[in-house]
Amino acid sequence: MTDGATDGSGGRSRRERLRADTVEEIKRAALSLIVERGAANLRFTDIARSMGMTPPALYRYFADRDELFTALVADSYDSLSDALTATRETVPPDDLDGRFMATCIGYRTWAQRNPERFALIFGAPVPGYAAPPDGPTVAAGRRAMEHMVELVADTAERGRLGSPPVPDAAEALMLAWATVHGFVTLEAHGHFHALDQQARDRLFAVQAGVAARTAGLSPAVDRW
Amino acid sequence: MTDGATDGSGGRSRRERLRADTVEEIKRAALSLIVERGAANLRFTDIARSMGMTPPALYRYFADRDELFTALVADSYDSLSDALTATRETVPPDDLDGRFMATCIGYRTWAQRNPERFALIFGAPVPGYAAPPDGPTVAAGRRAMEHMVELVADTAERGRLGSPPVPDAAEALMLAWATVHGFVTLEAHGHFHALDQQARDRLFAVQAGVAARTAGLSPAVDRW
DNA sequence: GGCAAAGCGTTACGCTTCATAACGTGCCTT
DNA sequence: AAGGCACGTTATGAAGCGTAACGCTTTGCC
Repeated sequence: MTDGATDGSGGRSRRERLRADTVEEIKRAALSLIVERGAANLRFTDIARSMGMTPPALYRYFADRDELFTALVADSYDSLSDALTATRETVPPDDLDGRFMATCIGYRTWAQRNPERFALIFGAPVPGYAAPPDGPTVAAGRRAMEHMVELVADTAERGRLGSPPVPDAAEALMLAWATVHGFVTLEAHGHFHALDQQARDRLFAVQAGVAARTAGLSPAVDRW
Repeated sequence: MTDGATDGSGGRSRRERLRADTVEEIKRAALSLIVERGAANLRFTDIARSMGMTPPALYRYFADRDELFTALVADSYDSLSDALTATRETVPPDDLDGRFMATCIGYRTWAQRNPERFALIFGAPVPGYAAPPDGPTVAAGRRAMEHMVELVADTAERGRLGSPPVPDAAEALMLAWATVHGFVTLEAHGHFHALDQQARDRLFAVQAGVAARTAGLSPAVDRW
């Protein structure tokens, strides 16, 4: 056997496990620094120092700064994806309106709890970084968006769609997404600072309702 | 007179004019480089070189890199402001629906024609920069947003508001803005790349109509 | 016209960061 | 027990931001 100790731990050798752990630790450290001092002030050097290593060691795990950023973006998409799944599952499958609204709220809540990840995905002050057009971020992004698609597919399948403003369900969904995303983005970037939290919550429920109707649903907004 | 040649040119001395011209040239050069290579890859050094100067010379005009960025952001807001004004004025004052829709379209068109400025304002890949909370960008941003406010004020004044989803006209306007902005942002950041230009145009008209109804208007969407 | 002052741009320098090169060290296989 | 490989270190290079010190030009005053 050339592969070392292929024991009972998922077919990965001890080396591979240690390596994977280090990769995770690096990403955690990076994200933590981003939270602390902003993605703008993230220095490759500091990541290493914050975990008791010297800067060049990181190059064993990431080819350069951009590759690390790409990994962070992809992870952020996954995090969003998980959050949306979790939120959706809190509502029974037959309550379509409820699932839609819950997803909208989950989207916003995730953005509020993970501002740095939200910023990484949707382009806020990030250093000299541009996502590679063919990189893993694209796949991860597509995966995250499939939640929305499934949501509407579910709805369409059951013939419960009302009269969305456009005939194509996928297009209607994009508009609904844009409606929710606009609110979340502006809020995350501080453009709603004139309103207090309660007012924003109230307005968001209204906005989510607008999105729902755009998607062809007709939720009872006052439930939210 | 201590002020030198205060001739007929607006009360500014020749020195002051030359200085202002240089400032403008620097900003133009910076923006041009941003368009070429992306805001991420903007180097202070390159700005100077691109206009035949040496890097330290720029410090006569801007204290540091951030101050230049702040100026660019403020200018971007002004540019947006001007564009919105111009667009709105193409529709007669008594056509409120028309003015609203024109403003929405103007917002999107400006974003499409000035992607780098849009990115500067709404947070896309910009180097290690965070806008100062008390800087000129805030004032410029407020100015730009007053267009929207005026628009709704106009409408409310004439008692033409329908039944917006929230009682406060200003709040309804924010939601309308979020609706339009969500579409524009996602489109600008390439999240609608699956759709061709024509499909996007069609969808945007629908989205602007949604926004209008949110603001309490009831436009004939098929006009757009 | 001559002179002092201020503005402007240059070269020279220091500091920080990203990234590479060359070198040691410990684990893991055989 | 020995060799290979992954890992981490120190040493070094290159590039960018920002400061300091210097010289030229313009400007305003006699």
